[in-house]
Amino acid sequence: MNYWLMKSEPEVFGIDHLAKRPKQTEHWDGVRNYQVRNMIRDQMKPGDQAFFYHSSCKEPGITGVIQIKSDAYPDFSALDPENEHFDPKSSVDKPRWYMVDVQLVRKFSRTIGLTELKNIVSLANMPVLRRGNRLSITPVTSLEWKTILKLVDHPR
DNA sequence: GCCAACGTTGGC
DNA sequence: GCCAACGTTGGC
Repeated sequence: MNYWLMKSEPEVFGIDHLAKRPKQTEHWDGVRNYQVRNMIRDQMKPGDQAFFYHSSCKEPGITGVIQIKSDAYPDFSALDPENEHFDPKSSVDKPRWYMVDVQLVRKFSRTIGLTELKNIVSLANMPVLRRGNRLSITPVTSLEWKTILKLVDHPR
């Protein structure tokens, strides 16, 4: 079982949106980066867990935990000309982009802010903390996972 | 709104 | 296959 960090803009789709979906489950569409697609398609498995990270907002940071609920399947938003993530190079026969279903596990009592994360030495290798990181999904080690969960239980 | 970082595109 | 130009992400 793997751990991940998944970024989303809360104005577009935040953890509170997910909380209101039926079964608190939604498909994670719109990934249009090959590295991220490959991780989704080849490495993500049902039962994996991920941090839900809010980006491009007032308080960027980790807001909760979600769980992967499906294997990867073709991202149908790429096939819809009306969709802002439409990709004419994708097709039903040769889907270029993939997605998974995710379900909310828990929303944290507070957001663990980017600044706070940056201050923790043992998290320094997390891609999300590096400037210029462009991947909307990145792997998290089990050590990083534990370290971050402790921050929720023991706020500073 | 600025700008660093990096992915993508397209001419050659 | 190179690489300049351009586009996007995302923190600040």
